[in-house]
Amino acid sequence: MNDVIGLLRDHGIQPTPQRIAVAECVLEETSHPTADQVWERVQKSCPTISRATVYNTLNLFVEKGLVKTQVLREGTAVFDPFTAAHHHFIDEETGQIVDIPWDAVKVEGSDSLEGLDVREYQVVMRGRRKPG
Amino acid sequence: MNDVIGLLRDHGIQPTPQRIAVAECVLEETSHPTADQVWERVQKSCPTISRATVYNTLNLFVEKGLVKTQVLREGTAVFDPFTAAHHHFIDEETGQIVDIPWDAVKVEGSDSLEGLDVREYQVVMRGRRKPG
DNA sequence: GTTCGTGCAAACGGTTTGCAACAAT
DNA sequence: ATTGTTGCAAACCGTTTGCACGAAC
Repeated sequence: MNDVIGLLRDHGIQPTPQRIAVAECVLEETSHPTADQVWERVQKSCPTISRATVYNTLNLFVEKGLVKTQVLREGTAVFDPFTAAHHHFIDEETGQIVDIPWDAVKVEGSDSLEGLDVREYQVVMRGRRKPG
Repeated sequence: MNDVIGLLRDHGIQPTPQRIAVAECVLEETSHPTADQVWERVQKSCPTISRATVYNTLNLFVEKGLVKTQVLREGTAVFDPFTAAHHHFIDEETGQIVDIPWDAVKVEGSDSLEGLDVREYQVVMRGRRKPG
């Protein structure tokens, strides 16, 4: 899409075909892919792309504020295009990550912790998705 | 200490010298070491211990419920002897992890999320430690 | 003598880096 | 010509695994 190109430009990123392909993949709101998953998906539309380019591109996106990394799984980081503050739910069985809107959960007391200046926080929940 | 040996036995773990050394290190409440940091520290009292033994021992401790792993840093897991539910604060500058007592922060709404059965949760806070 | 624990080295998976080729301006 | 981008392969780091040695019951 053209708005992907515009979005890259807005963040000071030169829109090359590889970067557009990575952006299109990682900007799907719901997916929370790992870098390797992005590589697998992007290969379909851009078969010559290398792992290094995917990793470097994702790091560039993080640097430029286009996406955020979330440390939610062991061993690997996931990328999240939803850069506004929100919470996360992790399915213990499948590892699937679900975004939880900021207002769905209320947190009190984080601003009155002795000796700590809390600048951001999130609630990390674990459990199971209910069938249905 | 003798109570370390007893604690290992209570968890069904045979107390060998290596395991006692690892336990003494990882049971220091405040430190949240990575596996490699445990290895470095344990070497001082037990110079012949191998990385593999440290890693295997820590995994055994997790399996037996003596410690928990926390996925808070990128690239590596940390071990936490404080197995009861609690929250975490991460210093953005130093990466230092601070335990926050369960009651210091109140969370509301996690039990009424549509389609999700939340079995555990924690608040992950990031910011700076205040000087003084 | 069988079981369990250890140490070494090699393998592993995810990520990064060095470098040469290649656009694009 | 200079600057920035890509692809490859090798390096890298944290972790796991295979296997042979050694200790304990």
